[in-house]
Amino acid sequence: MNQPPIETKEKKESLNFIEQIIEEDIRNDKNGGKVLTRFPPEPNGYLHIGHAKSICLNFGLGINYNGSTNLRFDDTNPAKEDIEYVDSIQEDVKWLGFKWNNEPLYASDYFDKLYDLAVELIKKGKAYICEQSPEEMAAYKGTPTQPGKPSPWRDRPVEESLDLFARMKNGEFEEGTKMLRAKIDLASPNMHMRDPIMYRIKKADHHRTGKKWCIYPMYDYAHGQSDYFEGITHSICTLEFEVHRPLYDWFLDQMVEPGGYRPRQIEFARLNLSYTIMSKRKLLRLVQEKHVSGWDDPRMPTISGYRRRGYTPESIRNFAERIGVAKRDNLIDVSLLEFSVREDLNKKALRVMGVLNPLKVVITNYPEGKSEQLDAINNPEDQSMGTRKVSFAREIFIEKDDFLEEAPKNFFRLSPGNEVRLRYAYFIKCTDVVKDANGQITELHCTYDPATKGGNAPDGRKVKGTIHWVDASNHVNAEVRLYDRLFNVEEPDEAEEGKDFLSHINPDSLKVIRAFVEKAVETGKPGDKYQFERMGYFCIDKDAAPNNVVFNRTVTLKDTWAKIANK
RNA sequence: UGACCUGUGGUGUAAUUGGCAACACGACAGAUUCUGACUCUGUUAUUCCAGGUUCGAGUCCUGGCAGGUCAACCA
Repeated sequence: MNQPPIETKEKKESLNFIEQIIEEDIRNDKNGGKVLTRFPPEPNGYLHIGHAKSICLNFGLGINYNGSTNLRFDDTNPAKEDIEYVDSIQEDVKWLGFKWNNEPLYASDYFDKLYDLAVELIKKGKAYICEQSPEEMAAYKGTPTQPGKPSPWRDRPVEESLDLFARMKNGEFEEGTKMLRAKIDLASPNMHMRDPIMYRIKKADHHRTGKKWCIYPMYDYAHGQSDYFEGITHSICTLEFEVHRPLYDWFLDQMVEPGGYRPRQIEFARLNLSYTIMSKRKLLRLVQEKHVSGWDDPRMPTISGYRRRGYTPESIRNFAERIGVAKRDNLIDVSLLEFSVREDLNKKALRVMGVLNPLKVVITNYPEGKSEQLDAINNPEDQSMGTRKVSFAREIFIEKDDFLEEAPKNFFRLSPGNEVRLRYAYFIKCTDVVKDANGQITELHCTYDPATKGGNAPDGRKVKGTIHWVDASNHVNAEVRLYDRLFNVEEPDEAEEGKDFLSHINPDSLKVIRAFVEKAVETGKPGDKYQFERMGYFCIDKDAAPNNVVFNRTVTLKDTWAKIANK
């Protein structure tokens, strides 16, 4: 319906299994050929990249099949849920570029309907009030290989259940003393069919309904019926709900008329990303135990974390498109995500020069006191982004790694006697290496060729290397936060006996440095994205202050030299 | 030892539904380059196993094997 235009890759020729199902449903005119999906987060944490996959899937289907998508908060457990999460989830979905139908919906909007429906089920003898303790119930439920036994309350009179259910609602009983159970099949090989709980007593304030309720519906009951109330056609969830599907269908069977409208649950494999964790519970621990600065710490796999890190919505959408959708367990290499950001930022980010690890260079034959404004291209991938001026003078800084006193033959950068180009400036040659008492290089003396202004030699001679630099007395001194992966193993969840995922935290995942960046960034605002040429993509963090620019490194550039040097 | 699901290059996803196993990422080699980036070219490597049906099987059948999920008053 009111979907915004989405930039994605060209229409692909092959369909994933969900699209195949949907196209077949449309061909069969199921549900009138309509497509209505939903994204149903529980507001008990921030959304992560795994949710992004689901969001792109659900909203993408809505868009591609001329349908639409509801945002529905699955808020049936007031003990864990919070308004902070409701807000962050909406912000994240919007940021990704998707628009849901009308206002956000809430399972709690249906509490009355759900209650009435439960009463009907009791009247039909399909549900009963059970008074077993959690331990008793577990014991009676059996195991996957052994059938369960009926609860002593299973065949209590309908009137009694009705009365008890009403009194539960009125708050007459304590938590854990009574529950409403569906009467299905204690012998089912599927544990979820062994008289699952529909309602439990919970005397907690709900973020929307306040103190109105002290009984709350369970997921299996609330979710499918909410789908039904909303007219959802395809209810897409992750694989672990596959065994819940018979129950989803059972509840539906109690209310739909044969041949009429009916939603359908389809399961796909959740995203697993190498070197990261995706469990909300564990992410919450990282936040609570302060291993990270918050849900939006740029090292977090949360959508807000990636946003702060400098990822773009397009890059995440393209990533979601690339990883595809299927039913087998997967472990996606983070390098694919990184490829997706680089690809997008390459087209969009303003180029700028920034020196992260400075080494002073004095150009001895350049006039003292002189300075020039040289032309630099803002983005070679997009000429429309124009040019800017960069300040040049006798003293500059270059990257420490760009000089080697004893250089191997395949080292194209600065070394004694080897001429290199200062990007957009001049060719220089190193004449002297100045060292301190410890033998550490403190500065370089170079000469420049005035004829090579702008970066080209009139005599046509070539240099192999081009390095970046900044004017020593005319630059921005910025804080730069260098991020690395949060965990140092591919699957942090796979911890050995007695340890947990925290034992795999990378102690060097954040390094804060001061760097010298050309003046052009001075006017940047939080969220602005740059490529520090030859170094990586950086964006201005929200912590930036007028006199203190703060950058987050989004991702490094691909570094072929580092690979060669390591050999 | 139950039920359900899943097995295709290093990773992920395809294969016109029984007809030459392809695309992306990675890796490797080269070209290009005022970013050792980007771009371009090339190379590498794949149908879990064993039978069967068929002119022909990744696809169908049988039997194995491997992995995942399920026994919260969580979602």
